[in-house]
Amino acid sequence: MSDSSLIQLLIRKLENFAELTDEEKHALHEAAGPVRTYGSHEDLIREGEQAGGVAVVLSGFACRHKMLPDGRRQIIGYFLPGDMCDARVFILKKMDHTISTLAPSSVTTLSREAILEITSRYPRLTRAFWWNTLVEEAIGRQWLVSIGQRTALERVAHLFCEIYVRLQSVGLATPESCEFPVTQSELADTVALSTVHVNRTLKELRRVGLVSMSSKSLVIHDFTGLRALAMFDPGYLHLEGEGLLKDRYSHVLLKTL
Amino acid sequence: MSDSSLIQLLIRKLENFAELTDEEKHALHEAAGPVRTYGSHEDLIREGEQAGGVAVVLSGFACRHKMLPDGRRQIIGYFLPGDMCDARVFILKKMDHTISTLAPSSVTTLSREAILEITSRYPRLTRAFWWNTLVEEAIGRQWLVSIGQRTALERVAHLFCEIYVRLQSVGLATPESCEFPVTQSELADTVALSTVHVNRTLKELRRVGLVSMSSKSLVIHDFTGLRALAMFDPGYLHLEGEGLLKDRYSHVLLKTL
DNA sequence: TCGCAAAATTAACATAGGTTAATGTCGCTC
DNA sequence: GAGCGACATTAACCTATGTTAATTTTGCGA
Repeated sequence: MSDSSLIQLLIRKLENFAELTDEEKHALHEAAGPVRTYGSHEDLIREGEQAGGVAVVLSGFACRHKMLPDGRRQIIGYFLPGDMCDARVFILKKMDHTISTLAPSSVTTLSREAILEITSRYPRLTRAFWWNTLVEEAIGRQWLVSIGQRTALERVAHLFCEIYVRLQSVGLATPESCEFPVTQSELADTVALSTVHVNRTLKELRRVGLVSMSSKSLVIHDFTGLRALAMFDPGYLHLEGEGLLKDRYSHVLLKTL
Repeated sequence: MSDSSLIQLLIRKLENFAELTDEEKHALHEAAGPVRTYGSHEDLIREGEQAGGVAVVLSGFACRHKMLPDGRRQIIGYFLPGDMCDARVFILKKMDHTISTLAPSSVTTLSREAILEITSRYPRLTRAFWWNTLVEEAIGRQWLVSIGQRTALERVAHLFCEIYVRLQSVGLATPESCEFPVTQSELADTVALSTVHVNRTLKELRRVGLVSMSSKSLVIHDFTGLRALAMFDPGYLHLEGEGLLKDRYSHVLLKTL
């Protein structure tokens, strides 16, 4: 795939909010730099660094995470293909967290200048970026609720629902499975449990026939049950879309949700 | 105070990011609707409703919170005076959480139209809104880290540091105290602990001489110790400012931090 | 100033999830 | 196709925090 076709995933995502003109799409294509590939567990940007631009994950899995001085670590968000790393933090002077790959990934970057240019010239595109930010924030709020209020089982189930639906929304899930190239110990840092307890929890989810996490992927045996257990309500992902995505993907979403 | 002087607190905040022209300030003044006052524990906007505009808290304390279907509740953010409720969610169709007062508060609203007008006409002001959003997000990330990784004691201490510094940055704290009109059970819903354990934790913080939470306010006995315990690094609040606030308030901040 | 209701405090007891420390398994590289 | 390192799994035990249920204190309207 060429670079310009790769950025399509991002455009798809943004069009969930607003239909974009050809000029706007063109501006996005122009903005994209070369594609870089990373291995597993490489840092894209580190805490304290200044973000030079906005990274867009084309394939693979990445995450934001923060560490306390004594080494405790919390993963605070996942980047799935099509996700934009920060139309945001690049405004601030320093990253307050690190972004790293979880699996081998390919990434392109929209330069700072390109973003400034775009946001000053295309108000609708700017609002689409903003919308994207808002959805990410909504996800963050859910994570806070999960970690604060849900039990271990509910928490893991909720995360699995979210990942599955997000991947589905960009066409990267089958009716009963999706990629999930995440280690149990990384999962532990995500849901704020110990590795051992994550293992127990996965065992239980398997035992009751809801999901199983095999090597690098998730097999969803009973999405309805999983959803109920997790009290997962996909509304916060705002995938019903005022834009194009509704027509393009809703059949997939509606089938499952 | 007149409405227009009340909105000053918001302008102060935004100027932390970028100096605003008189025209831009004027636009903000124009955008502000009438001031409404609320009692304790009233809802400003409820989950599921469409936000009509952006609320700005002029005085008092408010919070965002979400409830699970079975009643468990998580408070996901505080609004202190000068804080803007959502230059954000108003873009989306429905609120995914509720905003309520914690204490009697006065609030004004920037209408949807006014915000759209502003964001299409004043790119710098738009970026200032964006910056504000980013700081809020950074706060959210810290909360996630706190709830996920910090112990009860550290968690409460961290929250106290944050509130104190935020209030200080808008001139609403003395060298050793600030308002904190929050109930222990609301605090419990904030830091994801039980009421009983919050009580134990406060007792311990008092015992070791760091802070005490008396009725509706916080008395900081040893900020340095509190900071150390919480591993609080104020950088994420981005108060060093590229804008005006640096000059106006840094003496206060620098003294303590 | 009395009388409540809401909020804080405490004690006794219960448990979800953490810790430590083996052991087992899988996927590589040589 | 043996050997190594990363990852997963399990068991036994431990502790931070939750729960229940009084009891006390506080703030406040009549």
